[in-house]
Amino acid sequence: MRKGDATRERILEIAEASVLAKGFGSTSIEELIAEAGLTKSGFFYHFKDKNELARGLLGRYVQQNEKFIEDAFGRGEELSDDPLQAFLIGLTLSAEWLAAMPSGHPGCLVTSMTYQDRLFDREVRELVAQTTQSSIDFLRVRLGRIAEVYPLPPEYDVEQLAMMVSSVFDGGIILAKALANPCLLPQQVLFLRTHIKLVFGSATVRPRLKLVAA
Amino acid sequence: MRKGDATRERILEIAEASVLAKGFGSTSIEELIAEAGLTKSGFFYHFKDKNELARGLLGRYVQQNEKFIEDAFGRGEELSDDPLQAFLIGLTLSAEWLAAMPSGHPGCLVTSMTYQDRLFDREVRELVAQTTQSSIDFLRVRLGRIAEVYPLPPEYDVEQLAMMVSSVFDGGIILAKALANPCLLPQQVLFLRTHIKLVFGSATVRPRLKLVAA
DNA sequence: TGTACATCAGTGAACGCGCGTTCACTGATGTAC
DNA sequence: TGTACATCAGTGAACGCGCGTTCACTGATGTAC
Repeated sequence: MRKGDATRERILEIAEASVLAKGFGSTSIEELIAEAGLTKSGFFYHFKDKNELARGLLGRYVQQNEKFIEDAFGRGEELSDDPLQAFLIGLTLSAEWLAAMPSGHPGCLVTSMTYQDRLFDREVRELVAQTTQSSIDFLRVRLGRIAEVYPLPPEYDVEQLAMMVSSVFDGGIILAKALANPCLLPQQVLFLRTHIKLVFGSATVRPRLKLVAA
Repeated sequence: MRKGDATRERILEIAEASVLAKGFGSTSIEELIAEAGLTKSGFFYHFKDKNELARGLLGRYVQQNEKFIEDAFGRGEELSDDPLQAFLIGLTLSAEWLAAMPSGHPGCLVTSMTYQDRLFDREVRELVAQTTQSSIDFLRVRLGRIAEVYPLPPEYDVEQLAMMVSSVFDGGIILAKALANPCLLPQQVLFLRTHIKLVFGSATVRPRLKLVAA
């Protein structure tokens, strides 16, 4: 690791907190450097302009978020071969880890950026869209595997269900922030867990055997 | 209606669109008056400072939103005495009206403000919290009435369910915005409808008779 | 090991612009008597 | 109906500050020979 990487990381960390509290437009470079303890030209050495800060922020957030999700759901898949059980374990772990965050989940940068997209250039906007799509894809794949074993009720759609799961995370973060009650997010995730169990448990009574398509 | 009220309304309308696209902090008064066609002092005649614009924006949004929700779910209650049917009709109407919006739902101002709360004074922040709480209360009451007739599965909680419904709306708006596909929101609302039917239909087979507590 | 050069990680000063806010003023409309 | 006054819905000019960005420069570290 280069020496400057630590500075860059410090800037990104400070910037993320500010963006989630005030929005990207109201996060001033002046304020960031004051907190990070360097000069303005020091900042511009690391980021050629403000849009590059946005790219850096998003990249960092996506990486951390992917790690979180893969840790939780990957662990679930380690612990159970049954895709439903694996997914439920993933949700439980997510809820536990979210509950363990001292002041709650800090906020979703993708949501924040979605609500300020006119501030960014096309590259950043496309990155926001890709990130959103890839979370849904991740969930769709898992839910699809479950649906092969535990058939869904007929009017259900795996893609819509994936979006609903994603919405409960994003919506839970908003609720917890708006009502200043960090518990609400993990509670919602656990509630979602109950829900998923119900959805896949309602079509037939106990479909424990894998159904193989003819 | 006073003459100035039309101007005030025009300012608020322009400001809302800008806030939802760029955030409150990056919405400049200069830009609003350019579009509204009046001078800066004209703006300050209507709003004594920028935080009063925020209050005005939120007040207007809350009013419109309440009207939307009460129109949809109130109509549901007119059309059916059964609280579940009434709620399902409310969801269907919501989905239809959302689908009819030419460029989709413009965005939730409460979400936007939640993600920029350090920009506002305490009064505005409390208004944001109250608004969020009152949507949940609205849903909790309706879902509670349903739960008296169609018992919920034992591990379900009406309050958590109300929050989940609220999350699906907020999350659906984000998804539609992020993926630039306005259809996603009404689809999610209809999917939620399917879901609610499943939840209240799973405890017993056909509980058509009202259960009266001993 | 010494020297030459390149890259890294910044500093310091200056820039022009747009921002929110204030203030003194004004013409049109409404109200009292 | 006329006059006096008050309120409404703004205008125009000025303010100081902070913003993002640029540019020429620099001392420390790394690399080649």
